[in-house]
Amino acid sequence: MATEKPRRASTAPTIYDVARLAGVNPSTVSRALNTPGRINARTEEKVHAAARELRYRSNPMARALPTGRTSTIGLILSDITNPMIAGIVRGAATAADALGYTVVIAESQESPELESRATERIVASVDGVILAASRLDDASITELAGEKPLVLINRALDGVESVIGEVRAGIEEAVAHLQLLGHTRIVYLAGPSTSWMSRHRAAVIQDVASGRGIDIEVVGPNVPTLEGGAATLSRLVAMDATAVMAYNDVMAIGLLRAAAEQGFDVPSQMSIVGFDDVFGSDFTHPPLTTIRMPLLALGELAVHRILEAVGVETATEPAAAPIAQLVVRGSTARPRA
Amino acid sequence: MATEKPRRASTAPTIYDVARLAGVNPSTVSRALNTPGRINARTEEKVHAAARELRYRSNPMARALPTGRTSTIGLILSDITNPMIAGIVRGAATAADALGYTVVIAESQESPELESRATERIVASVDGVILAASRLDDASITELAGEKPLVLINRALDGVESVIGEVRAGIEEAVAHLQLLGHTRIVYLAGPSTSWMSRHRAAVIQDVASGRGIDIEVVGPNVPTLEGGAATLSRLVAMDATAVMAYNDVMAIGLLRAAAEQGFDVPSQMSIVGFDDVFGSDFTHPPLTTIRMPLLALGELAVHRILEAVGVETATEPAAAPIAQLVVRGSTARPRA
DNA sequence: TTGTAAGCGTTATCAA
DNA sequence: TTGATAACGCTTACAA
Repeated sequence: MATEKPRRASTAPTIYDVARLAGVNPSTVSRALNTPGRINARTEEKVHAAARELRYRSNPMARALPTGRTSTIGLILSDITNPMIAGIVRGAATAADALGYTVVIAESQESPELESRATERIVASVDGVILAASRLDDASITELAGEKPLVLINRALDGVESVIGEVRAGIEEAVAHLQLLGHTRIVYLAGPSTSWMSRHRAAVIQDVASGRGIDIEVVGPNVPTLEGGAATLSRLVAMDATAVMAYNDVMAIGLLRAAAEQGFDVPSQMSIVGFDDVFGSDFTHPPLTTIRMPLLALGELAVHRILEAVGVETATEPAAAPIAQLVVRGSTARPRA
Repeated sequence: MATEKPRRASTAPTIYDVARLAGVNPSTVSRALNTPGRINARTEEKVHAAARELRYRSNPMARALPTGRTSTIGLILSDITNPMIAGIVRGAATAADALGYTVVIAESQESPELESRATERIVASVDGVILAASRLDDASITELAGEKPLVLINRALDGVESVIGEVRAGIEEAVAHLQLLGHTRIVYLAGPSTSWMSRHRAAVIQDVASGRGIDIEVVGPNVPTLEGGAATLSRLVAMDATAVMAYNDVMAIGLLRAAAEQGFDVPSQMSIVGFDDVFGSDFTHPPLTTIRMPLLALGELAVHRILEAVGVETATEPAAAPIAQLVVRGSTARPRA
């Protein structure tokens, strides 16, 4: 009686075990499990019974090898600390889950090098990649897009699929709101120079404002954090800014708090508008007026795009382009006469 | 000349391509790439050159098959919307990245069923699982821990590895602080009944308080969200509560804001203490006094524990148990006479 | 409808 | 030190 030396890595049951128990060939097990209905009903039931009994679960790695599919999507984030990212992650994770997919994440902490390294490592083991607020340069992204289905969130790039929150409507509302209050010039607080979305918002604000005879000045680039926002205060005061639109809520909140600390009153001395409507933007003092972005929808849409590219039936296609919307709260008011 | 029909899923180069170019056997390529130094220096260089030229990258799925290792860790979260989770995710992702590992996430949105499903799907394709603030029952967790290395964050369970923020010191500071201000009773606002950490905090608060002759009353369980916190206000007012410690910052902030809306003054009419020191807890009005938890360290520690179990050299072991600390801000004051 | 067998890209064992 | 070759667990032509 020769003692088998099992080389099995783990002890988990395989289709061979199921096949033996069900009295069929392993390939039949595979078929029964993957193409239900296209097989004799009785054998199919036998196989399922055996699988249940052994608590069989297929090995995703082994399956990925012949199929070339991992049922996994990579999500690369620049800063997980930014609450706006939570919406995107939840949207993506939920949509992926509903379609039998799993989300792999990596964070670049705003560093292009880290982002490049993380993406490089992840790309080989996923069916597609979502870059949220990527800080990578265009060339790297284009190259990456050649290897795997790739979707950009909040960034446009020729020849690369992208999902972008439609900001124009929100910006129009915001500029109109500010103008109605009596402001005649607006300062845009830019984000990082590597942020496409920051430049995009600047451009749209510029465009909308010039159509209304309002002056736009830009301050930046800035680090898109509380500190980055706070650091601009002195500059803004020197410019005698009466209304500020910040690249995102986090910066806007940073500025708001710096102002309060310096005894500078918001909104009477300076109106502030943010972007995103993140967790926390409504409990600053005063609460922040902001342009709400439909973050969840962005995440969902991105995974749907990936799966379309992969050829997975996504059934319920989410609605059209998520559209921004102004949320007026307490940080905007008429300028001091 | 027979035309090959390549069944190759993708077009990526394999060790066969590298081997051919370098003029060696595929197994030599594998060795050159994985056990550097334990091979002839010249062949090693030849192989590396060929690999570089072809831009070869190993296929993680193929590698996982014989080794049984995926270089991947699963991180299951209950609610990604809670900013406290950002710290854990960043800590975990960073530590994993530094050790050549990748983090796979899934969110349960506070639902035990969803959590169970997500974990089930993920467990087969990772080397270990981290459950952050798990809402699973003990039995399920114990069973899971039998299959794969598993680490619990902020939850203790016999026979299962866990990483827990040491709250006692922080709670002692908080209770002392409240007592010093003149409070003689404290209401604890419990989290969900499925939250081990909520029960743990209740027990420690109870213990610390009784040692100091302070009365503790518990209100809950509650949903650990802004709404959940806000919903407790009327009850607290009815109880004539002067000092409240909430299960977490999110609930504390919800309560704080509800109080403000009802014209109820914090801290003069009611002192509030939170837990976690999340993003946003310092810009409420008044800013929240809270017990800060070292979230980043928790995430790091958890992945280190997993990797130890897997047998990976983690080199720099992170410091000992992360310890909580009171951060006094504006939401606590002496009770009204 | 089911069985047979080849192949996915690695690693690991055994010789050479 | 290197080359052959058999796994790893699964899918998928091709035959039966």
